[in-house]
Amino acid sequence: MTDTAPRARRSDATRAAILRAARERFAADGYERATIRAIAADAHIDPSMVMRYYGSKEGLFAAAAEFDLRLPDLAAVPPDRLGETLVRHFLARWEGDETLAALLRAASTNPGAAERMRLLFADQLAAAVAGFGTDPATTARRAGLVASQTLGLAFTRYIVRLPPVVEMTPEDVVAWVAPTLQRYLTGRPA
Amino acid sequence: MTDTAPRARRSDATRAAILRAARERFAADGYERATIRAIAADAHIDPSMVMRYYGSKEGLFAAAAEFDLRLPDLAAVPPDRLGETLVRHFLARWEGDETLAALLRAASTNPGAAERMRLLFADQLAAAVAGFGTDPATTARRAGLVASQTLGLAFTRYIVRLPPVVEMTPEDVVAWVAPTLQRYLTGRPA
DNA sequence: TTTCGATGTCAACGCTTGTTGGCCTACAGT
DNA sequence: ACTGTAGGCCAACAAGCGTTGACATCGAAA
Repeated sequence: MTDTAPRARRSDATRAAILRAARERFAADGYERATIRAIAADAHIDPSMVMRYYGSKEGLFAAAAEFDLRLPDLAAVPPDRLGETLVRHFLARWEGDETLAALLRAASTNPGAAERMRLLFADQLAAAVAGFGTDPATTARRAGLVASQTLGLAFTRYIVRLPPVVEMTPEDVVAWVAPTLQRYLTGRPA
Repeated sequence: MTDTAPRARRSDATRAAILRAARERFAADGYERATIRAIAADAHIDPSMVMRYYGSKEGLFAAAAEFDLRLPDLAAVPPDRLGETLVRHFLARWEGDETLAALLRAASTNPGAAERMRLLFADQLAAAVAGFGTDPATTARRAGLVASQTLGLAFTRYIVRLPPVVEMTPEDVVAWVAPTLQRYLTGRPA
């Protein structure tokens, strides 16, 4: 067995604290307004430690924005429940982990974060969509449409916080948005 | 007649050049990365002129992000064409004027820009939705849902530039997204 | 107990930012 | 021709940024 990170280092707690603070700040302020100094203060350490462990601000963001959508296997979902399943999953994922919010905020202004977002949805979402056996020629487009509604929901609900979108309960969101995703996934190609 | 700005000043050309450059930079880079110096260089004037005419960076942004969605009167649109009409209008508006892109990018990180975005959609979009005579109790929510899909489309197509969304022709977009907006506008409340 | 790398602090660097005030210039009104 | 004012430029400021290297301290191996 090739141990890449064999035994626990004494600094693991610090590294984790930095990462947690970084995610919070990036999610709340975006890439440029989140300063290394503020993140270090939140983590109760010196700014230079951030540099030592993550090399640079870009490196820190790359580590903090590491994310797995953990999409379920759509082949195991009843075909007429695909939309509902996806909305519920996304809602839970957005609200349970601020990493996605950090990535979304940063993607607006930081080219690297935008690239990361592209990879996230191109790889993970498109792969999941391909998984339930749709026509390969339309898979990417269907995934893109799902991304447009999903990210738009996140943007209005968690970033801009449009009141009517914020006030919807999770069930409201599912009731309205699930049919949209369902059609994007299984509807006729345009 | 009360002339607020009676005769043309000699500096009007400069003011306009600054505003044009500001919109470009804000649209391309977002609020924090768009520097006054860069904007001034684009407009071929001194950074201090920006301050003289717009007071501060915030003031410049406020002036540059002034925007009218110019939504059509939805009461004059055939009820089953509401979705299509809106998608076409938004597509044209997004691609013909980079102000909206500037506002969208900035809204991710700048609280003032987010507030501006809220007002834009709360006032202009909700008013248009109310205009075709839906139940007042559901108007705000319907407008919010339309905003979620519309902004999501813009975000994926113009900001993050997800390839499958970018590659869609305007007609593709209309064919897929119009039914979504149509349901948000006229579908049963959830 | 000595040693040595890992962990952490401190002070400073070079740079960019928004912003300011002083100065020059050109033009319109007299 | 004279003058006042608006338009414009230049140089500089203070603040904040990411980043760096020198120095202290701890903890485990020898």
